[in-house]
Amino acid sequence: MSLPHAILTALLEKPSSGLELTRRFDRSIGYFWPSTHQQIYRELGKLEKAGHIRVLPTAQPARGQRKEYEVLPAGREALMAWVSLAEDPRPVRDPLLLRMRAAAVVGAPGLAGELRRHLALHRAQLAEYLEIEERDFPPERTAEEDRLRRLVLRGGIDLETFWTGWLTRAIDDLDGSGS
Amino acid sequence: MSLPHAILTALLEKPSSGLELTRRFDRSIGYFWPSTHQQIYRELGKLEKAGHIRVLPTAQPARGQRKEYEVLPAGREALMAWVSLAEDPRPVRDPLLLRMRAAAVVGAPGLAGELRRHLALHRAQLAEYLEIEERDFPPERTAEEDRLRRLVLRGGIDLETFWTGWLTRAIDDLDGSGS
DNA sequence: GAGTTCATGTAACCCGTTACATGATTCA
DNA sequence: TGAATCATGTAACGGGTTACATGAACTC
Repeated sequence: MSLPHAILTALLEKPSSGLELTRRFDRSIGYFWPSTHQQIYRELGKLEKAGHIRVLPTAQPARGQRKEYEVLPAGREALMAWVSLAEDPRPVRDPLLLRMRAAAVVGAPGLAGELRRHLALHRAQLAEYLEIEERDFPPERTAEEDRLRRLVLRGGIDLETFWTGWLTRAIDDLDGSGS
Repeated sequence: MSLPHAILTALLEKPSSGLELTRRFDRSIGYFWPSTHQQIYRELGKLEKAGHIRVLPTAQPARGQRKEYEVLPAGREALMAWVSLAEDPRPVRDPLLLRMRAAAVVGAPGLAGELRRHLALHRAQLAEYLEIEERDFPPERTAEEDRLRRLVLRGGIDLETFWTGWLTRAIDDLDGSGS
């Protein structure tokens, strides 16, 4: 039930077409709720049928023709209701931890290399987040209304910091002994 | 493609029936790859058909009758192959971060309360992990072969530590100002 | 007018979730 | 014998993934 609300949020920030939404996802909301254009089109259809969004009248609807959507009052209300729900954190599902556990049983040739590869990926993601922070949230003055957005970004930064820290220690630990 | 390998790992550690597997998942592998009995039965069926596991001949197969499975050589090989694959980390998908982002747009009544609720849940999970660490990996001597298992648990501990830290700071930040 | 890019879709599959069904065993 | 519990399933649904289809606009 998260994707439609992610889309409503993005459309409230700025009315957009499907493809435009897809691209905006890739560089903001998609960092913690990724989505493809197929899924977004599917969901836009559902949201329109539910009366939560509508096509801006300026653009004529035709195949291959740009369609810009905006949020209707009902959509905004649905989003507000969702925000104030109590919803438990999703269970963790991480294949790397699973593979380490399997390696404990059947052996681990090349596992340290894989950990190093993941470390590089997480470092790159961390660097990307830090760049965004520097660009969008300079220390001197951050608008009151951006407080929540900055906290979300901080979540991403802290999460990648956890990964780089844990992976570094894991690699050291594996190198420090056999295997 | 992770669940079948999680099952193979668990069955290599100890041959089990479907329900027994489900219970063992709940207190070990399920911490980072949860699963229900329905999914596990479905997957056991596929694994058997693929020739990766088999029913132990001692138990006769009948509805409502216990069926114990063990891993065949082909299953072990499939697991080893999977462990040494290069597989990128899964994209993050977190509804709480999404809801904070939405709250930045439509307002956040009660969001701080929800953050406190999540903080309590993550603290409880962290405490559970620390208990397991104390029980299964006492500092004096940890067997060489348990190094990987301890690293996996450390991953869980560090992850929950990240959440509790971030949530604590987020709550402070929200309390320290309006909203 | 042919190829490339922009843009909107369709279809099929897999896996996780939820609800329900049914047979065997134990025990009050 | 009836209820509770153990154990193995079936069925339906929804969302995420992948592959493919098709129309419109621009560009050489």
